Amino acid sequence: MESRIERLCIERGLKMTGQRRVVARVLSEAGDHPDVEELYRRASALDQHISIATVYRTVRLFEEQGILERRDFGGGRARYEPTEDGPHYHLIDVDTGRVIEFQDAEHERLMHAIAARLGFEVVSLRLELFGRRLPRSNEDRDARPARGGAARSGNTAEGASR
Amino acid sequence: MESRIERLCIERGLKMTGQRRVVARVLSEAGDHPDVEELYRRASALDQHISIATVYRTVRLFEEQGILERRDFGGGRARYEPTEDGPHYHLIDVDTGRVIEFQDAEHERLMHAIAARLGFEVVSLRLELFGRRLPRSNEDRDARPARGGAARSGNTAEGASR
DNA sequence: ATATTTGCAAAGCGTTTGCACGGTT
DNA sequence: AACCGTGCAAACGCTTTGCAAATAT
Repeated sequence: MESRIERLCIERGLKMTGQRRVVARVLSEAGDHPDVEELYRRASALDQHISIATVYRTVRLFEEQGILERRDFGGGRARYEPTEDGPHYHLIDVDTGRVIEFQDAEHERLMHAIAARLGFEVVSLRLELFGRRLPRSNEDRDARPARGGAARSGNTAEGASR
Repeated sequence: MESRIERLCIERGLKMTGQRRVVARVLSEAGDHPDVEELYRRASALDQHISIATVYRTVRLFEEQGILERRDFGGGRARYEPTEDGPHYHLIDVDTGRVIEFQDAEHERLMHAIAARLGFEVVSLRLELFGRRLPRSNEDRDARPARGGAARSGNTAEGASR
């Protein structure tokens, strides 16, 4: 069965080898932000005939095609996630390494305002919050995205950055 | 004559070798965000008796002492700047590689609000704006920090990140 | 059939480190 | 004098690459 990313590859006319199919599937099914080593591990579980060099090459190809986005959360290894619709940012739990995605309209606005007052237009930006879980108060018992933004969480393979 | 950073080293009781003195001076005089190779180049100009390994070690030591801050603007090399009073961020001109520093009180507030609504407190954060110079309009002829924040600019040694 | 992709191992890059020597306190 | 910092070169971790064999179109 065709994974979402495999479909994107075909649309773009990429040659679909067994290895690419497997990497595409692993990425399609990943809810987190795996690094190359982790992708290699997951891909190997589905198909022994993959070398880590191919994972590197595939990941680079997919990034050039706009299928994947490379993230650098510090710690020396690049991490990847399928390209999403709109811009979103990451909050990294410094204790667990868990990555929570969020977006915020006000932040978008503010970034453009700041750039504008310096005489620039925003080409791209990088925002990462490193935070520590707050003891939740009594009247804030439910997990729910509060007004003003949305959040989605996903686990990461490993701990926080250096 | 004692550089600002050399004074900080002495305050902290660091052993002041010739090499550290030179690196301290180079850093004190740097208005930009040099990487290790660039620091090594500038230090070597003042004193041949420096190896790049020592620059690496010194820069790490200074960072541990809170004298220096390591930045990662992408591109694989770490870059350094003397620790400043308050938090500030960077806008990188994608065409020239110039780095402009800025701060913004509203942004601080917003970051804490976003973290709070996700149930976190901010430990640290990373914000970088990549932008392109806007053609300046007629009625905006002077360079001046606009209301709401301050900016200071400094050149970098090299171009923008990948 | 032909151009691309793969695996392997070697190389590359920024950074760190073991060791013997040299300098600072 | 004791210790710590240094230079050199080797090692490191992640990533890329040259080459010959394998594969997709």
